[in-house]
Amino acid sequence: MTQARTGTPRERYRAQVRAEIKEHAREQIATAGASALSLNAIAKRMGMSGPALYRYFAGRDELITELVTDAYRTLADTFRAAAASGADLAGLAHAMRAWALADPQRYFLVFGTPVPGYHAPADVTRIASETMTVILDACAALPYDGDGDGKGATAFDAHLGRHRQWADGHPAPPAVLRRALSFWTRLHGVLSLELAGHFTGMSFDPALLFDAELDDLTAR
Amino acid sequence: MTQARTGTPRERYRAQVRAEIKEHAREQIATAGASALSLNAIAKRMGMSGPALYRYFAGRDELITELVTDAYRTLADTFRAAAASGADLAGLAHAMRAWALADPQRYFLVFGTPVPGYHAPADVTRIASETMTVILDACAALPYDGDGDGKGATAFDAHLGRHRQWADGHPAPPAVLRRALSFWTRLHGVLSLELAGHFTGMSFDPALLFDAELDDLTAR
DNA sequence: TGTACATCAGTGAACGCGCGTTCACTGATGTAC
DNA sequence: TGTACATCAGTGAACGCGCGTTCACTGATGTAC
Repeated sequence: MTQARTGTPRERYRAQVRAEIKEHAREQIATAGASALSLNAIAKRMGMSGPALYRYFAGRDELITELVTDAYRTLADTFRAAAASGADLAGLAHAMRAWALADPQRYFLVFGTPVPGYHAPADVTRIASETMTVILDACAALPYDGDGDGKGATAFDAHLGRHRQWADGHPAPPAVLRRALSFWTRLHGVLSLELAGHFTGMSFDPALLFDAELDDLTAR
Repeated sequence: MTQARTGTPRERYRAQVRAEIKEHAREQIATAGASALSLNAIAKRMGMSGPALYRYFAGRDELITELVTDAYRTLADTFRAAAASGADLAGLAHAMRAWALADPQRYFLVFGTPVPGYHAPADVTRIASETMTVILDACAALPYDGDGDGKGATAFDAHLGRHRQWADGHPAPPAVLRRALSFWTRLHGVLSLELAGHFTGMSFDPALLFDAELDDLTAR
């Protein structure tokens, strides 16, 4: 989290103020949603005049784009850190759940309602691809019954065999790719509903549903 | 879709203008997202002055709330219609997918990023409950191997046995409740990622992933 | 070590904008006798 | 069928607001000699 203290004093000061701006932006988003983010409001909270922020960001759009990229990067870091400390697929899932619950609006910044016409920068695509690689590795490392689960290679497996460039050269067989996609979508299925509040008032514990969906995936 | 022609001419006129306002609102949301919805802009498009809309809606918030409620209701109607024409669980899933793809922003109006502090009206809760009942019925009607799938009753089943009031008196056993929740979350897992564009550039067909997640659920 | 200059953070005034919303009003439509 | 009245859709002016963004500027910080 802490930035390395490198560069000239001026550069360090700049980095610090930029970080502080983002901090306030995140706070504002958590309180009132991303559409309520306002440069002037941030400046006021920081005790600065509005135009001052233009020394640090080209405008509102650049700030939001950077917040999205940062959010996605923290998720990728979370995954990498978990994998590096020996987590299996279930470990990755729990790391992601913790990441999402820690700041729901951050989750939605990446995975929530898209703004029509907005296109994510190339950065995000690259980070998404890194994330998927970690997942694929974890899926490949799983005890794997070689399609001996009675259903064998599905039609979808065959399709994935033909459309696998998204796996970025990963050598896993189609059944592993399929498992990675199931993993990814099931996590989001539970998390997106839970974080959006669609389980409130339903009284069961979403954590157990999350685990059930996961067990069902890995225990096959 | 077409409103019954009842009431006085004035009432019918009112209903028609209200519908037209909503129509323009939906169009605006589809084009620029819900946060860009503006009463004045709608009025302008309709060739009216801004304040005229206050004859039909108490304000912007009421309009949005009604759009959300309407959206959810069309989903509930879709489910009910599918069930009434004999659709099984897979049929419901495909009906929902068609509903979502037909208008992604409508999907996100209900299931997308929540605005912090906003609470859905009681209507929405009631509609959600109706929807869940249709799903539960379909799950209960499914060929069901009576926990003979080798895993038996899971810990989550036991938990659901204790927390089942959300099922609104439905007599299904816990394993069926569990299946209903899996169904619901898996659909949203695929759909939310697909509609938000997280599969674009991945080249595989999301419809096949959707079906795979579904098969995996029903074929157990 | 001191001086001259360049860099750059931050200010305050100003721009134009579109927003939601209120208000007093006009004129058309419907209702009662 | 005609007249008197009530209802109600829609207008135009006006309110205050906060927004993003630009611009010319001041003053502090850093750099070169």
